[in-house]
Amino acid sequence: MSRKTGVGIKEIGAALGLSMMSVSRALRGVEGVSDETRAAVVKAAKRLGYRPNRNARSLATAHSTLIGISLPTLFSDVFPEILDGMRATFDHAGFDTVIDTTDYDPAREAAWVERMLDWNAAGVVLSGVDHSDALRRRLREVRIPTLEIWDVRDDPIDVCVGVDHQAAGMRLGTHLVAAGYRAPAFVGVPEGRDPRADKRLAGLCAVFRVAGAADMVVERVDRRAAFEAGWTGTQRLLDRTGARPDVICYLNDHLAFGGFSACTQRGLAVPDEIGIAGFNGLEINGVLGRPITTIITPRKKMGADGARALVARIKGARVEPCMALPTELLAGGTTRPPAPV
Amino acid sequence: MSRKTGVGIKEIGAALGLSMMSVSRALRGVEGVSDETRAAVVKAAKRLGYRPNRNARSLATAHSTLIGISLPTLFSDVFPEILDGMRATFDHAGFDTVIDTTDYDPAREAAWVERMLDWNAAGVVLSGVDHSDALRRRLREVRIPTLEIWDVRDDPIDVCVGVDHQAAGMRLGTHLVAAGYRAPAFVGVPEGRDPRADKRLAGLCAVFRVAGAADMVVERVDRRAAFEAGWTGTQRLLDRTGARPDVICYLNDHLAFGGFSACTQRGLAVPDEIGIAGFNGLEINGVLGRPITTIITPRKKMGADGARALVARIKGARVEPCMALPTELLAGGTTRPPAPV
DNA sequence: GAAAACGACGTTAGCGCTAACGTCAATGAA
DNA sequence: TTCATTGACGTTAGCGCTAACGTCGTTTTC
Repeated sequence: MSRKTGVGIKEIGAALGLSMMSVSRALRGVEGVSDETRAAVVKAAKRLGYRPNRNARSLATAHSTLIGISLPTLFSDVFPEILDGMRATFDHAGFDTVIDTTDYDPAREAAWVERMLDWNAAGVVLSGVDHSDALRRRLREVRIPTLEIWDVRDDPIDVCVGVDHQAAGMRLGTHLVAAGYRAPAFVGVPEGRDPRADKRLAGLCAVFRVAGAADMVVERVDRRAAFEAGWTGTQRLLDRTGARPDVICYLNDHLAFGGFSACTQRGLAVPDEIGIAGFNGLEINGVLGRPITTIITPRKKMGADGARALVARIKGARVEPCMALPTELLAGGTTRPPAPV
Repeated sequence: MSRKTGVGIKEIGAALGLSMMSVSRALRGVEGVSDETRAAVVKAAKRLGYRPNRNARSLATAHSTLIGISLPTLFSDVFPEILDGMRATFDHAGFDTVIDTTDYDPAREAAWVERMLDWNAAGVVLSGVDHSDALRRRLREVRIPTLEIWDVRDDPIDVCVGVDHQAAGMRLGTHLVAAGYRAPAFVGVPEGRDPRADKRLAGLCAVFRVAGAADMVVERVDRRAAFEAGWTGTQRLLDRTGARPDVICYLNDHLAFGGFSACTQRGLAVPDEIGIAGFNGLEINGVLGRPITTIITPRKKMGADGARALVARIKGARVEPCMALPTELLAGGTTRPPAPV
């Protein structure tokens, strides 16, 4: 049985009286063929409708042009924006991206990494920097270029580009303390699910603690839908007995908007009776009459810088292992202004 | 030079005194090996840390487990929700998904399809049903299982699963006409960018025309950010001279919320002075005190049904070529209730 | 009890491409 | 003139896996 499928470099060679190698060289743009031959090959390839077999190439060279990207979720625009930032660089360098969403499941991420290795992936992108020792060891062992994005640490697997979430949390906390808030609350997802959120919360707690504020009241909601999680968490929080918080911080701006909505629906005035703070500086904030106080993170730039770093690593270059990008505080209308000094 | 990289089926065979074929058969779960041998092979494979080389397998079999998915964008949650619906089915069937975002560029989509063919993809998923004749012909010619998702037509390339956007537009229009609106407007993106939106608009126009309403006033905003596009488009619309529309329909709920926000900020009462209608039934709608009137689309189910159909096609089964899913009207608080009959 | 069928393996020949190393004429240096 | 060098190819030997077809004992069939 002939398993042949179509026109390959052999057919091009036959049409031109050339060997496969000359055709291969011509098409790959490597040295070893004259300009005329190369032009003839390219022309014949187009005429015959030649399409390279990427599996064959990957098998022969032991590496592919696939880049695996593992993201927890595609909701909330954060990761799509990071992807958006990476796109141009990966496209330009000729890589294809294979995206997997892990839903914050480390086991799924590890399994997916193995699959990408099976494909001889050129590199992988992981979200965050909190991976199991086993996974970190494995990736280093096989020496595959690895980008950890969105969070930073001093000893990344290979390179990391992101923001310092604890510092961001502290920054927001400092602003809120300056505005006089002393009874903070936080609405997020179950602990451990989103390590970045946990770090931000830790940063907030630290600052409020130093300021002698009441203990942070934490409400965790296990729900995918962000707006609704914020709304539900806030309702639960405000239904609790005991002193009402004077400011609620949220996992991100979408939850914060849900919380804002819940407060308004309960007749609580924002920011006079209660403050609201989010995170990320998501797009919705641009159309709100009263923008949510938040920390703006540079997602697009992060993607772009990260992709550049990864491509550099794939090409064998050495790059700065840890790039922490600056964030920006947006003092919105959902919290009181800081007291004048 | 030895190009060997690690342990392959040959090594497993050597360790067990078996031929490569027996190992191959055992690992693939095909007939031709005894149960004991299979168990021994599986055990040895695990012990030796065997990882299959997917490129080699794809080369030998002339088809891979990659499924290419082309989406216009990952923002606005619509496509992430569709992906979410497809995930379980593709995972379960052992496929890896390669996502490309085309940013509504047909040329990019076509180029990406060729790349997927170069990878011997098992199938492809395209967004919408409006593709060039060349692309439609090409996909049919190579006989690759193809799913067109989110929109429907009678003669899909292979199979399609989606909603009838024109009918959805008519359904919304009918509701608005019944509520007494006669001066409609629409805020969306430039014509041709999003064919589905154009179809919905056509449906709306048709219904309003029959009702003898004023001509639809259309404002198009060329902006990625959805909330902001709605806000900006609404401001521009309301800045126009001439009669103010009595209802504004939007490309989706995010734009609608931006528009709602703009109206409120201008002191226009919704729905008393102006009506607002969106599309899709996005999550934000669940936390609004006044839900936006919208058409709810079954994105998750669409993804699930679509993935099942595609997997069936890959396995060679015949399936219903066109599956139109039902939509649901949400009569929200941003439009007047329909007049009693 | 001989022929046919079957189960459990092995052998051969690629899939389409590329790394490494030949070959051979033309060129330039000594 | 002679020999090393260069450019432009060609040949060989895989990459790791699988389809197709052998082989060879052990049943099953009538």
